[in-house]
Amino acid sequence: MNGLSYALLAMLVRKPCSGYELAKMMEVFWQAKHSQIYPLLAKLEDQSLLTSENVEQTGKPNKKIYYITDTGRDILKTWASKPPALPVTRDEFLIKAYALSLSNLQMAERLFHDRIAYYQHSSEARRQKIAGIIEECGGKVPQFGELQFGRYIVHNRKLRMEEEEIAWCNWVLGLLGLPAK
Amino acid sequence: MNGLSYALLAMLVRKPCSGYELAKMMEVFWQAKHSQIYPLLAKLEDQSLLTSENVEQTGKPNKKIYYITDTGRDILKTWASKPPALPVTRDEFLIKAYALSLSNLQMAERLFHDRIAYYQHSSEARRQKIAGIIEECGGKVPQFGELQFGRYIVHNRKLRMEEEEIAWCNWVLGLLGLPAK
DNA sequence: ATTCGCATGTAACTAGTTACATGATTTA
DNA sequence: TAAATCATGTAACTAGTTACATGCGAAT
Repeated sequence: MNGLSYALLAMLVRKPCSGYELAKMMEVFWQAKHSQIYPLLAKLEDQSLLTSENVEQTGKPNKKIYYITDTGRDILKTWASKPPALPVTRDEFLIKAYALSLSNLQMAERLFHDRIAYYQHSSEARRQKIAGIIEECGGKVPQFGELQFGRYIVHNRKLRMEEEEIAWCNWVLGLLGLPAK
Repeated sequence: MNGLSYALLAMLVRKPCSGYELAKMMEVFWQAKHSQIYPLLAKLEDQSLLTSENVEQTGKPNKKIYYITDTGRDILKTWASKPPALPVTRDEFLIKAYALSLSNLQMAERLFHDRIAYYQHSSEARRQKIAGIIEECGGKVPQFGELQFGRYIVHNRKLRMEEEEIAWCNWVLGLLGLPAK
């Protein structure tokens, strides 16, 4: 049982999903490739923390829907009550920013402009995702205890961080004597 | 040559360091254990991207100071001009936040209070670090082109993110009907 | 024509963590 | 007297990435 195992369990509490769906939904707080997810799901099913159902589709490949079991929910609940490990971040952009003394203005400008463009796109998509969650909850913000609450607050956090990243990039552009984007 | 290799080169551009120092300084943008750093430094030295000098000390263990070579600087510069890979974050806290529907109010309160306390400590330390960088630069903010510039902006980013994390936690406490910290 | 989305899996590899190993000095 | 700081290294393991493998339907 590693971090990814618990991340999968946590997402399956909200709703049963295929491995493919899980891989996409994980992006908010834990990045994992399908090659890591599929074998792990099988292992969690072996341990009876999940069950699965094959769903046949027409025009699309068949899929396997995973369901969390009561044991899975118990294991997750116990783990969730313990203090979390420190977060890990690895961001090549920050190494490049740290090494900026080796660059010229053009390189620096491109580095920060690209970063801003990326986070402008992702924050825009995030705002729509959050609007979608509220819509799913009948136009009301999900409350503590509701299944969507965790997802709602985690996407809001990510949005704040994306917006703060853009603000910081613009602050740096200012230090470089360049206009904000 | 992986991300960590470039992170080490980037830090050695600013000043020659021991592996021990590097491990501590990396924390801002790339977390790595000494067991990964020491063998990598040796490998980078083999490839002539670094050189080293043994420094004998009294009262403390001896240390090995690494210096970046011109080749190392070239390799880093070339890499820095290419678009960075997407950032990776893995944060157990966010899994626990996502799974909050399984928790009671007391558990949620503890989770968020602990998170706030942690980031209040680390942001306070960060403010002092930034003040220290400015002091090192004769009381002036480092300018683009100066060796300290990258370090200055990266610590400022981290501080912004730490403050935003606290703000978000307090926003969540509000949703839970609890007072901010 | 080619790429994208849907969908699942395995094999080979690289990156990262935990534990082992040592040892003096300082601080709580 | 227990823990933290300084300091470097290796061995065994776990986690994560890249590449291989397949294949239809829709959009560009």
